Amino acid sequence: MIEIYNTESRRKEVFAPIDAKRVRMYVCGPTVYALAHIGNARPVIVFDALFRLLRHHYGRDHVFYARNVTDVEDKINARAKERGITIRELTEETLRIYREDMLALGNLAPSFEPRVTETIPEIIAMIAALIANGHAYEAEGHVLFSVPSMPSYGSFSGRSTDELLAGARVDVAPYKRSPMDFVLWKPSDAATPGWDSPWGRGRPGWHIECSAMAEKLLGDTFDIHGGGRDLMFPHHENEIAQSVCAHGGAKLSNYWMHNGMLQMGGEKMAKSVGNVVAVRDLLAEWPGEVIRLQMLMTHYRHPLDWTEEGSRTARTILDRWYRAAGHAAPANDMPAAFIAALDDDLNTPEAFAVMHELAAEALKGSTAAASSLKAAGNLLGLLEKTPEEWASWRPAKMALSEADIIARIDARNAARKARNFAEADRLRKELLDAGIVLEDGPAGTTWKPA
RNA sequence: GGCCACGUGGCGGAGUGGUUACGCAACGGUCUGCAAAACCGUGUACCCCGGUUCAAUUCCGGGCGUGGCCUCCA
Repeated sequence: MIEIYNTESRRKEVFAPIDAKRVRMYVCGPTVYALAHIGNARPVIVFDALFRLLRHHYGRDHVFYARNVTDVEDKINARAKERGITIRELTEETLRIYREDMLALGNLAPSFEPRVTETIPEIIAMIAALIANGHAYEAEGHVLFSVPSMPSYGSFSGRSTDELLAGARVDVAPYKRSPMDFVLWKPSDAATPGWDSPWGRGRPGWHIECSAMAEKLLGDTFDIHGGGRDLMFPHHENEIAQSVCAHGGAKLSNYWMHNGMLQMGGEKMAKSVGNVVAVRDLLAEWPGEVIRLQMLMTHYRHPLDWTEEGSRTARTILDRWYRAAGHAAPANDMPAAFIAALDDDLNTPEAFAVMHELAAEALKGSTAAASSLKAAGNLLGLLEKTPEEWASWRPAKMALSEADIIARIDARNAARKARNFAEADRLRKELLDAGIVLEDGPAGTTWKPA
């Protein structure tokens, strides 16, 4: 039995899918105009872990996970112009890198990766439906959602419409009936991507794409909707408004989950703050699995300050787990305590405590524990390599070439054989200064990045 | 300013109305030419002030601090 903290009710609730044969989850995906930063990766990793847990419980053919790709957006247009490439070139390149990066972090591909450019007819149909039932109106080539037409607007993110009116800090477009109204469709000039619509050539506003893609793939009401906390308002509030009003009041999602913000030096990591670290850059310095474990070592709802020390800790843990798991085949049965931890609102830190216990038993010789450890890790997308593959990971930049290192190791071993330990230690030190740690084992000397 | 989270040992990080979380780091020991790994052992904690209670880190109130949102944001 899974319990999920539902942001909407602000309580932990027992998870009961609408249809256990078709469990459905939607997560807000990337706008493809720039490299994904590590903060962008948090929801991907967190909800991938949930996806895997759901598949464990309901069967892999019974869980459907949609994560959209927003490939129509004004920032994309601006960036493409800046770089002197076409919008298509920019979105294709960015999406390709995004997929590579997310794969390197151990994420499964979602069941569906809908793109806005492939969902335009559904978006137009949804907007038309909103106009038809009085929740939207056309004004000067724009179509706007009429916030006052939905009395419950604001209840999801916990704000009153009075407060929103008072706090309105943007210039209110003259064609808006209410300052809170938001854009569903906006006109495009000849240089901007656009599609023909009943309201002229234009493009969708920010929020409608998620409503339309979710409807298309998962139906009017589905089980879980996820995303970053910062999306609660306005994005999710508006998504709810659009979908609920287009669907005659049907609920959009039964459970809402929001991951906490990733921080860097105590501040939210965001492009607007300028403190972003690209996933791509981190992957040059650390195995993707290290980043994945580091991400999951903190409960998904809490803020997470991204530090190098955290990466080091995660790597040390994985070194130990890989040693402990060895070549064991994953057990068929999952450790109960491990699953129980994950079932409790995806309590990954507690699940890792169980893995630590298993690792200790495995290192004392329990092959059953090794198998359980492997199975548990695999469930979360960890420990999927062989120990050899794990040990052979190399950072993109090293002070010494592989050949230089080998030459020094050979020289050191010759010195050791001659019992010239002063020289052997000098070579060890020299390599350590270059960021290389040597380990003398029964099978010879191996090395790894410090 | 409004709304909402959070505040645990050197660091990371769960959890609980009364009993060791766990990990990393540190220290001592076994082992090792050295180092690493492994194993054994050691230490340090629940922001402040009230309240409820036999008992609060855990519940309630206030304060302080940090973070998020308030139409760019994962």
